[in-house]
Amino acid sequence: MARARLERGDLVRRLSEVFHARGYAGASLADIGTATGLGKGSLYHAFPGGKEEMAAAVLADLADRFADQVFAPLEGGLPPLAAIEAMFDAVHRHFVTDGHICLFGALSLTSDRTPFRARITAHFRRWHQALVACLVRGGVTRAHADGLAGETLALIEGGIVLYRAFAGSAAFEALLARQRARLMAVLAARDSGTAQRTG
Amino acid sequence: MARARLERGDLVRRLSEVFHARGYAGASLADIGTATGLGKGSLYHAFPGGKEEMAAAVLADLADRFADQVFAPLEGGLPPLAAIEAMFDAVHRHFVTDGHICLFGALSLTSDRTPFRARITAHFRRWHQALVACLVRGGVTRAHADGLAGETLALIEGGIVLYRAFAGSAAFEALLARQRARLMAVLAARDSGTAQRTG
DNA sequence: GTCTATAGATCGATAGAC
DNA sequence: GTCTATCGATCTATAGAC
Repeated sequence: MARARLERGDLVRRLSEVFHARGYAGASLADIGTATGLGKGSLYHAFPGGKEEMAAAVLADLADRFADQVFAPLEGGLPPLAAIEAMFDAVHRHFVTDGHICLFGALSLTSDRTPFRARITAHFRRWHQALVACLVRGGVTRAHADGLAGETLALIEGGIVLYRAFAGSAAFEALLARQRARLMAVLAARDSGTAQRTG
Repeated sequence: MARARLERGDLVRRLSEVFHARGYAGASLADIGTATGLGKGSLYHAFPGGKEEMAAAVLADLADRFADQVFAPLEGGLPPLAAIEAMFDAVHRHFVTDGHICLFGALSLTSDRTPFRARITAHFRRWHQALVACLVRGGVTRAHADGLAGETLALIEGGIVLYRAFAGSAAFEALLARQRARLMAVLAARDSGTAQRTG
């Protein structure tokens, strides 16, 4: 029982890079074969459902990563302030250090009738709800938290658009730092009983 | 000399909708033919360069619209405060009322080696610079204006991602209103000599 | 589990009648 | 300026040898 030359995780990572670079429709099996070093036979052995199953595996992997590193802390694993910091650390690590992109965001903009629509909606909804819940735990009113959470998600997703448009992470990193400080300030203000001023 | 059944402008609009719904790679000439009601012969008569020229026409149309409705006011046609309001009005009209999407943003996320990379970069760079210049004219420091402009662009682009992910414009419109108020407040503060507090 | 060969459909693009 | 017919290439997916 020889070991696969490519671990499943590495394989999914390669797939992620291809779908990122070419888009779902633009990524051909020939492209995928080149990027993974596998022939079509091997690819279909690993993913009998073909390209759609490959993309689904990438999204599932992405969802797992977010569940562990982002949602879990926000949803109760950590005090609000620490959870927010963990979220921004994870986002920075994921998109800048590891060089990933947000395949959910990319698929959201393109492809009206993608088979992944439900997953996309669920991803952002869960992220939004987790962030709102965390801020509310930190003493922010629900309405205010709702606005801040939407703003934070939009800044991150839009930041990735600019990241790629400008071919550099400087603007994206500045946006992350800026929003991180803003949320910290809101939580600190609530903590010390000061009236909220932001938003 | 019979009139074309579809004006060039209407044709480009239809093309825009197809590329929006399917993405560039995902939009086949069969899709485009269905959406426009034209056969391939007619399409190639109008766009000898094929699909790439069709997409280029959509981007050119989009660029023209932005030049008129967004960049011109920001770049000097109006007082800063009025220009910012004009920008948000145009953005709301374009993305909500007219139901367009930001094809620049969609193409930016997907397709690494798209032939449109330079246009995409130029679009966002010009928008960013125009907004910075406008804020500086309003008395904001360049560093502060730079941050605010990046934040504004990211919120708009990310807002469109959420707009589509959530299948509703409510969150997007809230983001627009929120950022509009923030920029207004910054300009008003500069106007009255108050120290800036946002960002 | 990997490969090659290939099926069957669809792709972008062209030619030529009207 | 629109259509139909069709080309060659490429696509996803399968079959079967090793």
